[in-house]
Formats: sequence, structure tokens, C-alpha cells
Amino acid sequence: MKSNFRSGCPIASTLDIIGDKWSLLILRDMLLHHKMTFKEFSSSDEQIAPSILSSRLKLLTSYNLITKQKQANNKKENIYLLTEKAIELSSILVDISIWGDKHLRKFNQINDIEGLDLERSLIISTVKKRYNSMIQDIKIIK
Amino acid sequence: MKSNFRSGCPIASTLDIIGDKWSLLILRDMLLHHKMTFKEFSSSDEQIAPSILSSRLKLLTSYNLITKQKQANNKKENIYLLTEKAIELSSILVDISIWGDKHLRKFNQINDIEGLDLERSLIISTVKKRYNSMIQDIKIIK
DNA sequence: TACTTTTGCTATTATTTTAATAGTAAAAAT
DNA sequence: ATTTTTACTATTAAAATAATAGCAAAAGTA
Repeated sequence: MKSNFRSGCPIASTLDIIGDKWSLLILRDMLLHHKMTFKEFSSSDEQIAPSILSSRLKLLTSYNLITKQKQANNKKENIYLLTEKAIELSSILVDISIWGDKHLRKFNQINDIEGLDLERSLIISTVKKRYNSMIQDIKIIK
Repeated sequence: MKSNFRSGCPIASTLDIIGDKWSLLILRDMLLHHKMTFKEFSSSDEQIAPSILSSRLKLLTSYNLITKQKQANNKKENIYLLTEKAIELSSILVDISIWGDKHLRKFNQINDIEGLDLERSLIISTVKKRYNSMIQDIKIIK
């Protein structure tokens, strides 16, 4: 499990946590697709291996970007949720999405994302609002 | 050299180009510290190995994020410059910097960055303006 | 109640990527 | 003419990731 930082640079330090090949895709699945369980993360197009998924979830948990809990009516499934700190990464994920959509079509076939043509700040606030309201629903079940 | 994309997701595709351990730090050095040469990139705090630096510069060049050229009065040094496409990543780098500055102080000693307390959009436009004006100066020498 | 399936992992080995370091050729400086 | 600098490449070691199998507990089904 990674734990050391390369330098005191805030950019380098952030990348030491979420700058690997998978972390931001897990956060994408949580924030944009409202995925919550190990199985759901495993089912993404990019095919993350279970051992890597497991170690990444642990790392993100250790930096308080996600929480792990069970619901009262289900002792099997673990529910992973984003903390406020991670929800604040929304703008970065949205900007990455906009940039890729705009610049990578000549190198790869890029999926069209609904609503990505709207204004940036509106996209971000909508994403956050939806995620937070989803969390509320979850907590009611609990 | 990496060349395949994991999926059609614009986020995953962007990360397939700049989502490794080093690319964004090279872009940081170029955009924020106005570094231009192999030697300057090698001298950063994070100590990138020359073989990795070399392969990353090639990859970024292949996706037209940077250009490589020599100046008329110096046949030895290669000058690497960001393209407009890469300059558009400024907002992402600034957001990463703001996020790290705000959230990682409890895990690592984070350097204070001058001006990071200013308004986000102002920081971004200033960063871009400074880089573009630096490029102008370079071209005059050429 | 017994059997099957699902979920959330861990373990293992292979493959790929990264790290560390030495070395080299051409240009520039002395 | 010799030394130093720059921009790398080459090599080997170490670490991370990929691929796959397997397993225990919970849940669903007969």
C-alpha cells in the first residue's frame, strides 16, 4: 500500500494518492454512475482486477476519500460512499471529461456523454447535487 | 510506448495519456515553472529517471501535447513547449493544486504556493497568460 | 434443511512498468 | 585539445499491475 509522498508539491502529493491508473476511474464510477459495491466497480468497461480494486479501495479509505459500511438489511454487501473531500474532486473529473471529449476524438472513439455540452459550472453543481441526494436515499434505508 | 485506450470513456482515455505517475508533473514544470529542457525536467524535486522522462516526452509529443525544437543559436539543447491543447489542461492542474493544498496537509507537509489563495479563474488565466508570453519571447530568439 | 449462487474479497503467478544507475555521442565551453 | 554539458540510451533491479483461481460468509432457492 502506497504511503509516501515524493515531495511537498500539492500537485505531486495529490497525484501520489489519486494519480495512478485506477483511482480516478473508481471515483468516476462512484460520483457519476453512483456505483457503491465491489461488484459494481468490477463490472466497468475498463476491467479492473479484483486485487487492484481491493488495494485501491483500502488506500482511498485510508485517506478519507471514501467510507465503507454495510446496510442494516444486508450483511453481505459493503457500501462504499464518497466523502465530502472526494466530492470536491468533481470539478477535476468534469474538466478531464470535457478535455478528453474535445481533444481525443482523433486518437480514440470517444463515447458521447449526455449533458457534457452544458456549462461547466452547471455540470459540476448538478453532479454534486445528484450524488448528495443519492446518499440521502441510502441513509434512509439504513 | 503506450498507445491503446481502455475504453471509450473520455475520462479513461484522458488518463490513458496523462494519468500516469509523471506526465502531469512534467506539464506542471512546463506550465508553472516554465521549464523547457531535458535537464530542467530532470532537476525537479521528484527525481524522475531519465529513461522515463525520455519515454514520457515522446508520448506527450505523439499526442501533440508538446513540441520539440531547437533554437538557432544552440544545436545541443532541445526546447520542449506546450501546445494550446496542453495549455488547456491548466484548469485541471490548478484545481489539483488547490485540492491538495486544502486537503493533504494532515498527511504531508505541503509547500505554500504563492497566489494560490486568489480566485480560481484568475489563477488560471494568469498562468495561461504568463506561459503564452514566455513562448513569445522564446520565438523571438529563434 | 440442503444446495446453489452471489458477493467480496485474498492468493498466486505472469507480465508490464518504473526505478536506479551507468554509459555514450555530439555540442559547447575552456 | 581537453573538459564539461546536454540529451539521451542501455541495462538490470524492483515494484506495480494483470490475469486467474479460489474461498468463506451471506443470501437465495428447492
